[in-house]
Amino acid sequence: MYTVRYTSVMDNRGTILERALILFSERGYDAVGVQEICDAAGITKPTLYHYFGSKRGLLEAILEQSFSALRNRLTIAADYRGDLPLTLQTIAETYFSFAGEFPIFYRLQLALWFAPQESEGFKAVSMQNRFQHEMIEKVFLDAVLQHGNMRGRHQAYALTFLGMLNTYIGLGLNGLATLDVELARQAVRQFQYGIYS
Amino acid sequence: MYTVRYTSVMDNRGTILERALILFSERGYDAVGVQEICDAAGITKPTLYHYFGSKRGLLEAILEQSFSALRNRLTIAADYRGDLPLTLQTIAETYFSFAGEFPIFYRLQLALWFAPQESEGFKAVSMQNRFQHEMIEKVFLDAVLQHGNMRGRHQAYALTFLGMLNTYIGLGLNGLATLDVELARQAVRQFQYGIYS
DNA sequence: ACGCTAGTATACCGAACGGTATACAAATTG
DNA sequence: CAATTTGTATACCGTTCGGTATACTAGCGT
Repeated sequence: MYTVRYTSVMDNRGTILERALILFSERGYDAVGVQEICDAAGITKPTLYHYFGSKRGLLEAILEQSFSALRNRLTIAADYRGDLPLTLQTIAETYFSFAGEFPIFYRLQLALWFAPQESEGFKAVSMQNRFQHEMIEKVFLDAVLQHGNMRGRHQAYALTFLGMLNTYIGLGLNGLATLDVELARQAVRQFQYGIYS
Repeated sequence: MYTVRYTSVMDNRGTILERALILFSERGYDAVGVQEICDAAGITKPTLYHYFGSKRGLLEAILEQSFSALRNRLTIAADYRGDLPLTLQTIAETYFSFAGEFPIFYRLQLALWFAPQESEGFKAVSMQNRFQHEMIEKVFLDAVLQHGNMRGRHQAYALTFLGMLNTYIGLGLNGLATLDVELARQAVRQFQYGIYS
């Protein structure tokens, strides 16, 4: 016998994470105060500081929670098995479906991605982004065997590919495109055309 | 005989604009306080409020100053004369050279472009961006005569094209690409391939 | 010389900022 | 049951926030 803890499905810690994500995504990390987050979560400041230590710690916890889910999916998707176009297609579909499932988080991560380099938000997210970069770079490095020397451009390729995906995701989040398999195919074709030509 | 006013080439108003642009670009609009801007410009708060009325007014003055220069160049570049690829090429080159000339400003405008939709910065920049969108949309609308019906996708095309340019500009601002005519050609080819296929 | 306007500084406002010392209550553990 | 740990609230810290009332000064036209 064990006690079912109903509070565990949405305890104070989870509520704080949830509400802070929404507020940060809507108005930005710097523009949202700690007190406002506490009011939205129905708790007081010492509770927030008990769980996260600082405002920055709260942001990092939010990012870690969502990025770990993205990492798990990408690790599977980016496993290069000798077919670069297919691998890119899988990666693109993974990003699209993830952004579609968690639009609020993806909006926040897009804003932080382009945030000023000395801002708190950029520093917090850049650690998480490094994993994505390296994983996609690795795909291009592995593909060298098939596609010949990339003249050390794998870093630029990875960023261009991600930039293109994010462009389409931005379109999708604003209702101007549907983030489906077909759009992923288009993005991959478009990217490859720019690279190989 | 007239008095040479050395201060007129960099009076207090200009100094404030210059320093605030740098600070906003480095750390973000919300993270920089008015007092910090005043210290950096060597003036006091009433002086800043004399010229700009509010922090938001200062941001809008910064944006207006730089965007008006971009508008002037784009108005010439986006004058559609029956050749869509050539027009897109000219627009791309215009953006690339502008971003290369004013990297600090372009970093700020990129950050604001992707900022949360309810943030002060996004609202301030979206008014300026509307002009760019409409101008590029107009290019695609004019091109319907040559390229057939675009099924009402001109808005998505404009945003995709701009997104692609911004992806490459981001690469260039981080030293991973050279924003030259050849890269502009590549961006245009890449964009067109995604569209017409 | 005079009054007017533009520009600037001193000193200050109430509110909100991020963060914390202390106390207490509830649950867990010996 | 007693002791300890975990979670939470009241009340407060010093600092900074965006913004301003007031006064002084320099340059100007008349």
